[in-house]
Amino acid sequence: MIAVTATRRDGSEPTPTLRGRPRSKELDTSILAATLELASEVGINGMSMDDVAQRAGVSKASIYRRWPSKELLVIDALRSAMGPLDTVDTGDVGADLRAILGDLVQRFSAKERMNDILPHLIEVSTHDAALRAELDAYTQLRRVPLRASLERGIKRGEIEPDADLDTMIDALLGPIIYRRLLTGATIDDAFIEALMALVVPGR
Amino acid sequence: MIAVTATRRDGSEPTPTLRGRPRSKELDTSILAATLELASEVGINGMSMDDVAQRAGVSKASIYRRWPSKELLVIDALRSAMGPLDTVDTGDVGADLRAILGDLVQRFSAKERMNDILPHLIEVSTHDAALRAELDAYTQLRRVPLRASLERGIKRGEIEPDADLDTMIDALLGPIIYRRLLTGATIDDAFIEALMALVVPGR
DNA sequence: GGATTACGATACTGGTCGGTGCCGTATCGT
DNA sequence: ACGATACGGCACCGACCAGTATCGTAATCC
Repeated sequence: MIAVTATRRDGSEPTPTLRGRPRSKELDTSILAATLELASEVGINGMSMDDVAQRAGVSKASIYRRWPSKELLVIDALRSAMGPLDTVDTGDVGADLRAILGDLVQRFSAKERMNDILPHLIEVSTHDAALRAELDAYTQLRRVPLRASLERGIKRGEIEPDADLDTMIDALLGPIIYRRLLTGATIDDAFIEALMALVVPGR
Repeated sequence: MIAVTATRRDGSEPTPTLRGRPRSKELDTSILAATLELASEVGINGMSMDDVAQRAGVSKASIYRRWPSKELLVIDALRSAMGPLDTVDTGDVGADLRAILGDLVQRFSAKERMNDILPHLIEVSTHDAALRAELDAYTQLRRVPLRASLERGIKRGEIEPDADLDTMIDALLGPIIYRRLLTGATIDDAFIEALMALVVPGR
């Protein structure tokens, strides 16, 4: 959370203000939710702060009371949508990958927001370092469980010890992202199976 | 070319105006070139028509004399950058793919404009049908030579006749686009070799 | 009750941008 | 020479937008 908080001269955390009317926690969540919705619908640049305020049922002042700029609001919204993924460890590489990639397929069909924001985030990242960092975080978030499963597979002897894990992950995630962003072709379990047959044959 | 030309009531092509000063062909090319440059540098939305005029060394009026809107100018500029690719037919699938993908790698390192525009084009395509069509054209343009080579490979018995060519192409281009747009990892010949080892083992 | 802060509503500022209009000048065909 | 069109330069319009300011009201603590 990057919400606005006063900072004392000595750098100590100020005791969160006790006097006066407290900030509504519901507004926090509704503002973040509205930001994610609009960002997925019309893009980060395409949405105005007035739009966000209206969608959240909130006045613009209430937004700027919490975040100093649109960019920082978007960053917080993205982070709120990037929860850590469930760790998967079935004891079998094939089952792991099927579970991880199958979950990704589910998220595509479920119209998960982060997925719809991706094309907009990629674009903004080309000229905004802070948002580029968020995109990198998301990218790594998706890679970590795959890498963990493949490393366990090496330990168990299911994967050759000198396998290039990065390339294997690229070969699994790359075609999925490619279909999502470029071709628009359907991404289903059959496609996942076809990819696995290429990358981890026999599993 | 979508340049502005009057259309007669009966729909016949008007004889290109003979009277008066003729339009400079150099301005056409410099405007298109400036559009591509700026689109790759600051994005399609990030560039203003004043920017294009200045970069092209041209007045804004000269742009609007040729194109009725920014969108149509961008479309023409994209088409001017999407020349047909050289057809590759070495008689061997492995050599074909290496040539085609190697050329793609060259274009990446050569800072080819179309490549730098890609993230911006993907974003705009989410809310602009006309530009979406241009992106689709580019996507197919990249797939065609790969498909042709693989089909020849089937005829020669180098590829199994029931191979899923679309998925194979996805598996080759997907990881490349993925690295370009998401991870930022280097895309070199070694990476191409690794992908080919997965998709067309032994070739 | 009084001080303090949050809230909605609204207006406003300053800047940007797509697109138009006008001017004086340049370049063509006749 | 003359009519017609292109050209650069520039001012301009209308819309949009991030961010600020103000005001009356509501909620909380002391």
